[in-house]
Amino acid sequence: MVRIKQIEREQVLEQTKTRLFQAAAQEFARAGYSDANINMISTNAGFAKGTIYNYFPSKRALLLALIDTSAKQHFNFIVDRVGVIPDPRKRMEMFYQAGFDYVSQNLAAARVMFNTINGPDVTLKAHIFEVYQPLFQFVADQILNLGIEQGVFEQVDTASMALLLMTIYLGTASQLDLDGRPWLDPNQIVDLVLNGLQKKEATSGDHD
Amino acid sequence: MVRIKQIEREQVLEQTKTRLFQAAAQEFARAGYSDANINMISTNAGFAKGTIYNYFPSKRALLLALIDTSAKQHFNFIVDRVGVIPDPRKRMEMFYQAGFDYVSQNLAAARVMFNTINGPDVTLKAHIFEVYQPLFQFVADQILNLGIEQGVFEQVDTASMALLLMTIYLGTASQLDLDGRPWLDPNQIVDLVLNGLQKKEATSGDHD
Amino acid sequence: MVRIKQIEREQVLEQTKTRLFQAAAQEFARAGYSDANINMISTNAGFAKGTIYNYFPSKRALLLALIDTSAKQHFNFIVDRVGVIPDPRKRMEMFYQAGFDYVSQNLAAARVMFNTINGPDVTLKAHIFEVYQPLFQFVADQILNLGIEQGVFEQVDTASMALLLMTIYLGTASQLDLDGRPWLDPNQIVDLVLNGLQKKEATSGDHD
Amino acid sequence: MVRIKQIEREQVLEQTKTRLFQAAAQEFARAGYSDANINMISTNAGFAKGTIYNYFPSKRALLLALIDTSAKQHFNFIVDRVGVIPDPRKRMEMFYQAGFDYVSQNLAAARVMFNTINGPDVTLKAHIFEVYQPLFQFVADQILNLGIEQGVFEQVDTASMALLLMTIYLGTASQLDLDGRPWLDPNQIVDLVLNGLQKKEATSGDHD
DNA sequence: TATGAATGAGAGTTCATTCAT
DNA sequence: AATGAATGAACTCTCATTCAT
Repeated sequence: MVRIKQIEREQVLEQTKTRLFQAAAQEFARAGYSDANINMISTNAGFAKGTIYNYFPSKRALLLALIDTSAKQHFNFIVDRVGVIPDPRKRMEMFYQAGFDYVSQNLAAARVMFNTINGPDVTLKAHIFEVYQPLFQFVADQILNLGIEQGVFEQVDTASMALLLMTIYLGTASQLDLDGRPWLDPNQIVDLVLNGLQKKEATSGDHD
Repeated sequence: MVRIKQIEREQVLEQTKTRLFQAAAQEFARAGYSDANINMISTNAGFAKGTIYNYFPSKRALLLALIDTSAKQHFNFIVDRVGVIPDPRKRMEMFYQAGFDYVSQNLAAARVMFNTINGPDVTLKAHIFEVYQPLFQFVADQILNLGIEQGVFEQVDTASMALLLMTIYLGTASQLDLDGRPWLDPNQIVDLVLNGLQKKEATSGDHD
Repeated sequence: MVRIKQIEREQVLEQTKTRLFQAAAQEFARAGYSDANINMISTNAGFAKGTIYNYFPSKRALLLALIDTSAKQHFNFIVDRVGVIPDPRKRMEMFYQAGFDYVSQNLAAARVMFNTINGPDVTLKAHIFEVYQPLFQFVADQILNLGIEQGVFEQVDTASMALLLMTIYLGTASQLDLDGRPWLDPNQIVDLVLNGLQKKEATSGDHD
Repeated sequence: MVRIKQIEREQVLEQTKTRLFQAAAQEFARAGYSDANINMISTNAGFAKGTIYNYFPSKRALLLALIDTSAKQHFNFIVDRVGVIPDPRKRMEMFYQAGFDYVSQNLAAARVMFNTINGPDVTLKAHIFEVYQPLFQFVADQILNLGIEQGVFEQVDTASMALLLMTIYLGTASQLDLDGRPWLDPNQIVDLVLNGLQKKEATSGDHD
């Protein structure tokens, strides 16, 4: 009985945190970190203004926790969809498609991430790169390297190419109109990228 | 005589504005719009905090003026270098190289632009796209279309492809380390993009 | 049976209050009344923040109860040691020695008292003087008056001199270094005071 | 002309600081450091709440500046009156009298000093002792040592005795009723102290 | 009796902007 | 045109207290 109550309480706490994260994502997305209003986050989450500090010691800690949580979801969302596909080219295609899907399904969280990664605070930016390391690795190993091994992608340095592909993803997926619809077509990006990576037969395609 | 004084006065005014823009770029780049400190801008520009309001009616107006000025310089910098080259593929190469060069030579202004375009304020974001229209047009007409006409680029929709290429430029060129050095190699981007755009001979390059 | 349980319960309650007083003394001594943290007191006493309100209706009530308890202990500590000595001069000596000993053995509680008596809250200050009345009386009657009756102290107004001697005690004993060691030597104080009170033989000791 | 305006402006600034110090002294005396209300200080000084931060970077900095200023005035007040007197015993008498006079003429500042020196913040306490060093030195050199050299005071360690006499001064002068009148008579203190310090003729004054 | 999540008034501090000089 | 003292709204964060469990 006591055990059950304990578990129930923890569940309620978890739910409360989730509500907080949602409200925080909305507010950080709306206004950016500096102009985000802690009071408004609390209120939108259904609390009094002080309550937020029972969960996070500061506005910044809240943002960091939100980023960490979002990054994990982002990673899982993409990997779950990409990982089940055998063909490396299709994997690449799915990487961008799933990525764009994640953004449209998690608009607020995605916007917070995009804002933060391009914002002026270098510490936050570094933090984001840290938590996105697994996704970098995944692109390098499970997409690029797979394709190179199978001879469908050119021999490229997987690390730097993964960085470029991720940057293209982040740069393109972050361009949204007011309703959160992307300006760019993921298929177009995929075309460009797959053409760019495609293994040339015997001919040399140098441009210099 | 009066005429000369008039001209002198205007020159001083211009110089003052330039100093203001430099200081503003530094500060906006350092801290972002919200956390930028008007007082610090004034001081770094070499005068008292109130003086700034003799030149711009508000912090926001200063930012907008800075963006407009920077965008023109950005445009000229790139077009001056790209426009003199005949070959479309070389033009594309120079577009990215000049773009990266502009960033490293105008770090603060470039950072302000990157921060703003990815920041939460949609009005500012829209403003940036407005002032960058000429560059969009230039990429579409003077690089892409030129290459298509000459048969070196695939038949693509120049408008949407220009948007994609610009987005890739903005996304990649904005990734800088603390010292302002880019993380990504423009040559690698150029390779990918030129491969991606390259006209396929007779074969079909479908991936579906 | 019921009786025994009743007694047990009261003992537990007493122990809990003692733990609370210790934690409260530490915290009030560390930070002063205003900055003392009720939550920290609860935690250090070994229970949750709300529990404290089952024992005391407010932070202030806790401080007052602590002061009352401490004052009684302070009084008993001194009187137990002074009362058994017959000679008035030795009594005076023991008063300061025991007083300093009490401070070093009850650092936290003593500090709370010193802070409060010198603090800005006049109500609290008045309360302290009230609870220290017995000690004032003791100094006046059982030390000063005894010495006057035995002809070893000058004829002085016992009430005002007791106030002065107590003030000197409070003023000197409250000066402690960070480790709680007194800066001043009680013997030096005793010397000064005993010399000062000493009955002059036949000569007149006027100073004007 | 410009020079004069410059001077005028500095005078106004000085006056403003003085007003601020007065208001701050009142408020710190009323409520102690922690409960002192910055807003109330500003208002009582005749400002809006933010203005105070044009003069001092924080509440604490304001307190420290106030203490420094007060300590200098306190020192000058006493030294001006004591220094002109030749006789060491009269000097001692004047030390306590002038000290008590200073308190009644500068109630708020004195209260702030007393509260702070006995308050829980050890850093502040240390700061006070630092700024009161000159007065310690004065008592040791210009009162005690003078008396010893002239053979009117017992041979005592001037440093520790000065500390004791200062502590007695601070302890006794800080006991004021609500209207700021001292509870203790400085003459009584002087009597005790002078008797205590008086050189014994040929007899031995041991008490052990 | 014990718990600790929730409350919300209130604190110190910041800073874009104003305006008399 | 230049100054910088003054303004005050708005912000983040603290914490004594309450109360449902």
